[in-house]
Amino acid sequence: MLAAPLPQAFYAANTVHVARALLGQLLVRQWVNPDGAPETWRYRIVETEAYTQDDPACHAYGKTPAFNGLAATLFKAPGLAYVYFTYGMHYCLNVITEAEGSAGAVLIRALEPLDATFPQQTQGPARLCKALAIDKQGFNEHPLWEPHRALYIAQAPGYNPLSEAVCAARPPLLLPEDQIVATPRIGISKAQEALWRFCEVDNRWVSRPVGKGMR
DNA sequence: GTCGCGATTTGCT
DNA sequence: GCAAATCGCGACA
Repeated sequence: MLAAPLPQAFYAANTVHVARALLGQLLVRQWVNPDGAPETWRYRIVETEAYTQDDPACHAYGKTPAFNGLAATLFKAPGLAYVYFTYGMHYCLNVITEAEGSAGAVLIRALEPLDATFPQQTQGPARLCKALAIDKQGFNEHPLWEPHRALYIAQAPGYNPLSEAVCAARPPLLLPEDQIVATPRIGISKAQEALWRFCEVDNRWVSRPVGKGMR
């Protein structure tokens, strides 16, 4: 049975809030294995970071919707994937947030495997992309709200379907507040003061220990 | 056309 | 703890 996707409107809200509301939701990867059989892997999202348009660390900082480059994706429709390549060898997966025309994204930093029966490296934004075979060519601007796709984000069990109006205003958190911890973001040289990295408390799949957030 | 750097990971000291 | 690996993008000439 496939879980229902989160509606596109879920992502149209405030970026920092969406980063928190995504904790505990499911990332679903579907593909056909080398034997020709379809496989579905589900993962819980356990660590995210928020990037907003007025944030110097955001790729869209200082850009406008008219910008015609890679970061232009950040201004597009909420719920699209933004996959970028960095350090000459790594991909990172983001979800576009805010209304179309406004830039913002949530970086997916760590996943807890629910189905895989083999060891998986899903701690860290680059490792999870490698584990799920996510690259820029295949998944940049891929819609993450459509079910039965190679990659989409689904509601966790117990997270009820929401009206568009409720979502766009402020989608409810899935995890209780006391299960979410905020820390400084990792690996950035600007805007370090923002506590915009969010982790599930005591989850062993978090990319690095909470409280030692800075590099 | 050229140059510098990065939302990381890994391995070595 | 520190530096190498490695390359696309964007800034500048």
